[in-house]
Amino acid sequence: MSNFKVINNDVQTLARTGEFTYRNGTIVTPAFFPVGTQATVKGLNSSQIREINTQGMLVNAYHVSLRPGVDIVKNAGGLHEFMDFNGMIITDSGGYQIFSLEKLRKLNDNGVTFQSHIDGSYITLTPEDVVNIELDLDTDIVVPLDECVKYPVTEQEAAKACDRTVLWAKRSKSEFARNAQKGNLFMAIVQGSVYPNLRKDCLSKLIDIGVDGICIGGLSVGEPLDLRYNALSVISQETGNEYMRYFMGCGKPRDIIDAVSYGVDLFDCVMPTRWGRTGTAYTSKGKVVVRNAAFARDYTPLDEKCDCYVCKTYTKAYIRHLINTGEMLGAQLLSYHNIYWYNKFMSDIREAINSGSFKEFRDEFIGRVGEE
RNA sequence: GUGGAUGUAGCUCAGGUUGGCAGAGCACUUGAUUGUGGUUCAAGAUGUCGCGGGUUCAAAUCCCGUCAUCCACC
Repeated sequence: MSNFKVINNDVQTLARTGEFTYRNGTIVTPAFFPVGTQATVKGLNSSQIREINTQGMLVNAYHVSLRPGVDIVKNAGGLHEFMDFNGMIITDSGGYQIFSLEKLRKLNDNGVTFQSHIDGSYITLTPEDVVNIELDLDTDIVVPLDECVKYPVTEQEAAKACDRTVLWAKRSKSEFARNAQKGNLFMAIVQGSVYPNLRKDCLSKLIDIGVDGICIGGLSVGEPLDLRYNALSVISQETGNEYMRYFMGCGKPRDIIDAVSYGVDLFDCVMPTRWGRTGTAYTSKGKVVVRNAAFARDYTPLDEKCDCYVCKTYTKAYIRHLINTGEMLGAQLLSYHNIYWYNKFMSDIREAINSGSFKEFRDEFIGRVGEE
């Protein structure tokens, strides 16, 4: 029995709406999850996250295990209790840090050794360790350690990373099967860079292990878009209706809407909060770099078409002032607006798919906002 | 009043002896950022070198005068 159910398939593209059921509820897809690396969506408190209809978020097990430490979260009653968030929590394993902290880690088949960016100490993590950390954090979705490779990478190297990712997924699943007791789910990560045959092969091996959904890793790392969409097409074809497809790390609105049309159900990305912190709003007209001098005397909202608290309350001139003076409220307001905007965007996408007008919606959107 | 120091980009200051395209950091402007190190990176704009005169092919730099600010002593 699968926990994913397709509601509507788009006729002209691979887009689809669906429902994913987990122990505490159901999320409707396509959906976007903001990133809360250190058990917080930077700049937003839990009641704000709730009021803008955030269905879930991604927390990073590696970062949280460094600080505050697994025992502290466990003793608090798990991540949901600790941070007061009752939506779906997916924990990332540290696989991305194998890519992003390339200079601070060493790899072998047994696991990964990171040099802590906090105090320089060495931490070795096996796939089993990571699963147990995630279970101690009491995440809803356990994601196994994987090897995320950079782009470009040779097919040979990508194949090696695939093999290791599959090996680790197997070991992780065994550990998960032994220790998961609270209805947590397990999703594996497909690798294979831009090589369709590797993607296909990796995917079938992961499905054989037994998974509750498929995470798509190793994309959004600088690859050309046609190669990205080739890979997504293969993955969508191979997973069919049974598995939710989660494109990790993808998150510019234009990238999201394109990936939805290639069959992706779930996204996470730092973009809305990072843009928020660095002075950029995303709006119905695309990116608005509020930090720019052009907005110094602009007394209109970030987005005339947005109903969020920030747009109903504040002007660009004020928010620019906050950003330019380094006031924390500026980052908070922009992050709030951006996540609100993303949630509304996903809701509009679902509505378009359900009403059979997704392609028109997508084309209109792209025409309106351009490349970003 | 006497002696000394200082004056160069919005700010803090290099450069000055030994004359040779006007500099740095910060700030500012514009980009980038995709399973987050609140960062980081990249590019850019900015000048009456206090003012006036002199020497010189050439002066922020050397000489004379002058103004302003600061310090010390009266």
